[in-house]
Amino acid sequence: MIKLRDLEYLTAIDKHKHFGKAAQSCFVSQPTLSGQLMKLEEQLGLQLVERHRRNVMLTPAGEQLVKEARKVLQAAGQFESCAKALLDPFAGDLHLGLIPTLAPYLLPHIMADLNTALPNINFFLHENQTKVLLQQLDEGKLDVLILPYLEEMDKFESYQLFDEPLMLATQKNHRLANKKDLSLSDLHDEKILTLADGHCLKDQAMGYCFSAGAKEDNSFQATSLETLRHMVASGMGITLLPALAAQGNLASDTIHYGQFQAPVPVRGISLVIRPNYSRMQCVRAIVASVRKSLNGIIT
Amino acid sequence: MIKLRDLEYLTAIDKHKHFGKAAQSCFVSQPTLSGQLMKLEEQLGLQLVERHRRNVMLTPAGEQLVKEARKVLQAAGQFESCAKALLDPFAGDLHLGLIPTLAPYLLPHIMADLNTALPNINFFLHENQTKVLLQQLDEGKLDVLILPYLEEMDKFESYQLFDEPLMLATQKNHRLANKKDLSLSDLHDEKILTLADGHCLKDQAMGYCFSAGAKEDNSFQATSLETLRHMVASGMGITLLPALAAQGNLASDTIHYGQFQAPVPVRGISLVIRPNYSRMQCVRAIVASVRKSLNGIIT
DNA sequence: ACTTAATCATAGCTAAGGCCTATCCTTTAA
DNA sequence: TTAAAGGATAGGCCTTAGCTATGATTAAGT
Repeated sequence: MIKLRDLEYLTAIDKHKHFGKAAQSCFVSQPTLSGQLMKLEEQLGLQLVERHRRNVMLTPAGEQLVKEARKVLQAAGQFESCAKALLDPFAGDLHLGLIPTLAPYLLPHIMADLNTALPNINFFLHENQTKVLLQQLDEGKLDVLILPYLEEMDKFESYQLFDEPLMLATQKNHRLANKKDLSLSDLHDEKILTLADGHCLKDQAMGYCFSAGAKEDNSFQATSLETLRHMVASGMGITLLPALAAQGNLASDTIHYGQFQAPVPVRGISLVIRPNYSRMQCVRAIVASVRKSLNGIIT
Repeated sequence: MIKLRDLEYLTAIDKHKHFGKAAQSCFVSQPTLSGQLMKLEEQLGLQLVERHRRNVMLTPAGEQLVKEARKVLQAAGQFESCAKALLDPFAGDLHLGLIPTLAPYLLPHIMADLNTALPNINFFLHENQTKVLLQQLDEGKLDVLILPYLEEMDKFESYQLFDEPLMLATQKNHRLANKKDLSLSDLHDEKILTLADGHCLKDQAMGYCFSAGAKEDNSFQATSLETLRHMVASGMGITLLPALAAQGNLASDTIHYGQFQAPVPVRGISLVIRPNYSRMQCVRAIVASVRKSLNGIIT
């Protein structure tokens, strides 16, 4: 295998037409350059340089190969400058995965700050269900996930971002709408509207509800929180909504969002990455930025 | 300085996504590849690979640098294949310098054989006076000269090709035209037409003539042998012509070419190269070819 | 839950070779 | 004839790419 250093020596000889000066320009001794060049010639099986006392000149083969050598060295230079450009850990593309019950309500709160904190990062947003996101994270298609933490994610590395309370969404005139000291036990025997299978919110929320004695309304399942919200608004039932999803609609005149007393049902939102993920500095900056953005929004 | 081997390791990892297999494809042990890749990462200051048991993947930086690495390796490959193509010592361009009093008369005899013997050599022919040719040979603009050997060429390397006799060119009715046992001494007191200054033939031929007591016709000097020949044909004088120049016109009905008795005046035509010239095999082939071509033409 | 297999990292060693200094040899200039 | 210039040669140092053997961690199978 040819060595880049040898190509530098060759081009230096071409430039200076003098072994001593060429060696100097490469910061090596004259015998070193002389010897390496001879080795190169031997290796290639052709003479590259004609040696005379007064006059060092390249053979035709040498001339031709110098041109090739310069191309190689230029490519190598590009490699190195490319590496240098990549050195900034706070630059480049970053693919962020979120679940559908979180993305539209969280992103408005965090993206502005993220773009300020990491101006050279291009964020690509991916919305998918947990299972798909984890798969894609594992495959490297995604870099960072933000989603409710689950046990099955312990093979990844995760950073707790915030606990999102679940709120009770009812029509304003529902009996639970104005109840003081609302607690999960109040859901006993209530029928709860839920999202379609696959949404982790369903599993989590219904987990709380079931343990409180509530029942799932099996008549149909919504495919998005907005559908769910409209179903509540039109009096088809009640449901649990994550606080961020509720927040933007607090002023709704048909839906009431009830806050539970302690123990407040929450979903713990975490940032999840692969262990050994290469851009930890970036990750730490994201964690800090998101926590700061939500400070005051989520108590 | 980056090393090409490391770039190979990097691309191998990209290809196989597996250290062991990548190492195998590079014909090294797994620890070797592993270690070198880590060194490369350290050197660049950035992580190129995410290591997992199941799943080795490149970081975004790694992806980008693999592309650059491939470019470098491709250029290096071109360098090597270019070198391989140049390996054939009997291929490439060759710049051949000849003097004007030799080129038009010699080339028809040798070029066909040269092209047969060295079919992959492209001959470029340069016609100039000795001094210019030597200068250009020294500068590397020319590779090989064919010309009358002179003392001043001893700093170069030369190969005697043949001795070209000088013949006496006269009108057919000149008193020397039919003289038997023609010798140089017969030129005593004759006026000899000569070429312009700078042509080595003038110096050589006149050297013979002067020592024989002949005189130079200073009234004018020809710039080519053909001019000289026409001057002889029209009765303006006599001259010495090299045998090859005479040969093609032996049948001329106005000019008689007289052959001298021993000691025959000759000019010794040699092939001249720079010492250490890189394509000696080619040179030897040329020498052999030319000698063979002239065998029988020049006794 | 324990074991086995897979896979990458680590440790320690060897050998090659890149680089150095010192010197030699040849050519050119004074 | 000597001195200077310029490339080649000689011998030694020291880095490092490569090896084998082993460790550590994870995944999967019993």
